[in-house]
Amino acid sequence: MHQAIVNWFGRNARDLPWRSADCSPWGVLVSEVMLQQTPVVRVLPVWKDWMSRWPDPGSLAAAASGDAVRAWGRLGYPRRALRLHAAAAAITAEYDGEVPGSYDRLLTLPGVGSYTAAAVAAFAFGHRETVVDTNIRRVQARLSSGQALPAPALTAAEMRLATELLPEEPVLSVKWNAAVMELGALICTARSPRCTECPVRAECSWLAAGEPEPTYTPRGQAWAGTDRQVRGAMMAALRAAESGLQRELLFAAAPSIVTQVHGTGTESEPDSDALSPVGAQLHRLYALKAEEDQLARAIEGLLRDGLAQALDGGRIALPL
DNA sequence: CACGCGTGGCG
DNA sequence: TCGCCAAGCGT
Repeated sequence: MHQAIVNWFGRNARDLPWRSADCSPWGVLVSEVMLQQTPVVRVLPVWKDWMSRWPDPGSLAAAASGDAVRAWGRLGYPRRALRLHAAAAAITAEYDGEVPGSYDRLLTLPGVGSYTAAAVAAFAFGHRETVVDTNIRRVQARLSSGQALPAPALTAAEMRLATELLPEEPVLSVKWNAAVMELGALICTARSPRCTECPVRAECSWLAAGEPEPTYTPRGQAWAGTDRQVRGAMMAALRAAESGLQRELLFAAAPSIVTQVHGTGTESEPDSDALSPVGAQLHRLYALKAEEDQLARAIEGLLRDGLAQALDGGRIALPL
């Protein structure tokens, strides 16, 4: 089974720049953070631009966090850009600008959890690590456990199984981790798996069991009418401002979003009390349009200081 | 530990 | 069309 999957990987692996032999540990770290919950095709152009602009942790640490957020573009979950910026600062201050190679030290960095720490230690430093991402979990669930999908949350049993399956030899273990991830991404996909092309279809417990249905239904993420929608609109306006914020852009985005959050289109002004916390804050900001000096300072403050809270706290903390 | 966090493409 | 899904993390 190991031989079949590793051989398949040798023939079918995508040619991704962060897999190149001359890619730095920093490049691997940046790719892993960008790939958290974001598809490869969307990461590729942003990663190239990011690495060209900030080729090492020190250069990113010297930049403004707002620039990191803008360069993040539309990858989503922009708090990751803030955490990567903070990680660059920590690497510069505590590790002399060199990305640490040990799992334990990587784990201390902002935005680096158990998966990313293991992935960077393995893929950038060649260490033998138990790497478990959503692809590996799904392959294990089908191949070994006969389940259509893994459990909603990562379990200790899954970690044990992954460690049991991991080859002893470090170089082979790195290939194995990458190969199983790639198999999950290209063949053993969540919705329409391409089992006829699978190199281990003969050993698959899920196929042998007759492709049973998932035993639970995943819960979707709310979007319309939520604070997330308001934050998304504000982030789009903030990104659009190249230097400082052109407040017209924020105002242009505000009324339609406030109306959406409040309800269907009416001529009257929305009642701010009926809005979500972020929606109410945005409405309050919109109402201050006349006082331009105060408004300009507020927006600059939002960009400079309040952005982290806006992204992390679930509410816009305007310094008004 | 269950939950909230952006965004866009696809079945 | 619309809900599901994508190399998770922090609280």
